[in-house]
Amino acid sequence: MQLKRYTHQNRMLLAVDCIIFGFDGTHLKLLLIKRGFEPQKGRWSLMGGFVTSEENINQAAARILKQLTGLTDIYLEQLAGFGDPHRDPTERTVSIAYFALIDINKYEEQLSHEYSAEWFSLKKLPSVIFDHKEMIEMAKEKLRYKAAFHPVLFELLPEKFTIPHLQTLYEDVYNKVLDKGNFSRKILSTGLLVKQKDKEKNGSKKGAFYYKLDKRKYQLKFNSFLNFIPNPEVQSK
Amino acid sequence: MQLKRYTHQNRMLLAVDCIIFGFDGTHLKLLLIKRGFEPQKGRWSLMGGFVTSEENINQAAARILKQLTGLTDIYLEQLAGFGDPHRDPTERTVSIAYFALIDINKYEEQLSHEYSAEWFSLKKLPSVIFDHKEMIEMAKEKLRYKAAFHPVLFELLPEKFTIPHLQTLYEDVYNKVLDKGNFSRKILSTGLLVKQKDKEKNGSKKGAFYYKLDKRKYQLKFNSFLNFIPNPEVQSK
DNA sequence: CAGTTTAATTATTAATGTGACAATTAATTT
DNA sequence: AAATTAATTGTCACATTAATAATTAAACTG
Repeated sequence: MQLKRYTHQNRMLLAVDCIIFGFDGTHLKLLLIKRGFEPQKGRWSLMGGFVTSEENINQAAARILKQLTGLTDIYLEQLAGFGDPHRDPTERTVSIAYFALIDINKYEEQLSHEYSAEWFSLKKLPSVIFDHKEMIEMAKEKLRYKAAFHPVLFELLPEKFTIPHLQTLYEDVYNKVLDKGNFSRKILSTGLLVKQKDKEKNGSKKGAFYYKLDKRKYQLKFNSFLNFIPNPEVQSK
Repeated sequence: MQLKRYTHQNRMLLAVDCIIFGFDGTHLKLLLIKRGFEPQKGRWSLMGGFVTSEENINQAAARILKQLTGLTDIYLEQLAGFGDPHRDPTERTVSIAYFALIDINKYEEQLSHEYSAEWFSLKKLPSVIFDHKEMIEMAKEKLRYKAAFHPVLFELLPEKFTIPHLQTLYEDVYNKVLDKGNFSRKILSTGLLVKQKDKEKNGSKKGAFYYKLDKRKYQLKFNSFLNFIPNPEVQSK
């Protein structure tokens, strides 16, 4: 027997929007697309899409992310729901924002061409549509918060990376210069890193050893707090 | 000019559900209602409701909370969106879950009678409808996480409380016995508490001094990390 | 009412962790 | 071969933490 539907209730559109972070070796960046349809055609926007009738919201977010980057099995976390009645002037649309952390070298260029996508430095973001600015701010905040206690920033690095490389990432995320000696000791003490035989030789004379993440320990220790950043000055949440 | 609506997209119901926490002096509790309408009439459920066309989701959550407890200006935080296609078998409904922290002595009894509401100990929860179990688990997890770094548990206490009272709350939330000497020193060192002249004399011979929360410092220091609980063993997030 | 009991509060201390800074090392460049 | 650069390792004073002990204030008991 088919149940009755709820009567006298207001139905609306449900969308997901993805805040996609990447790290180019120097700065944290965000992938935005040039919106290809009305309203607000031609303006910068987060990649998003409507949730279809037979998928759940997490699946929708993963689908949207794949659509733009070609990537699957990506760190993707629900951020928050945004539901002001007129956030999209066209029609009532509630959007669930997700943030994704990807290796900037891996995404598929041709796909991002289709959407006229570009990476923007977080300090030089263009104006974006609707409430996307607010979503981005919240995502930045959440990333800082999360990364202060969980080794989540590794998701932004390639498989092989150096400790100075990692430190640059932390410094950019927290906008704070860290002592390299202490950073190195602290990060190594977690036991999360596996030293490689080879070194990376660009931009340094001595060269810095490559490391890989110990995936097993990463899973295991993800929730035990690292507390890398002494006073992260996290604003909210 | 009225913009065109988005065509060929699926519209759905949007609901909010509130996970309402209280503390009875011994245990952390949850306020559930006996569902008064079909489907699943008569079963235990979180208090929830549909988002109307002219309110945002936060407002909807506050409205639902007031509807059941009579309370406004309550600590209310968005938890997550739940959107499995068939979570409500009646019809596709996405729900945004919120968790609320209230002073258990303050809510209005007559309202909760109307909804046949009851407080349940977290260890003895009845079976609940839909995915409400999952929502509750996530809320518990988030509360533990949050309270490990922010003085949020004060929201569950009355205006005047004692340090042992507060300690009992922490012990129940983390299911962990804490040293009273260290707890007292640590909590006082935050400067968040204002000692009162009078003592609470029940259940103790010496009596414990009452304290009040310094609201200004509470606002100010909410985001500076307290780290009360050494290894909170937080499972996720 | 003196002594005992209970629980709150304060004090002590060893161990650990942190951060500032200095020293050493391994390469490359001049 | 010496100078230079940046990675890596080392040192140490200081702060924080947690385990434990000592003290204190009130109430109960005979």
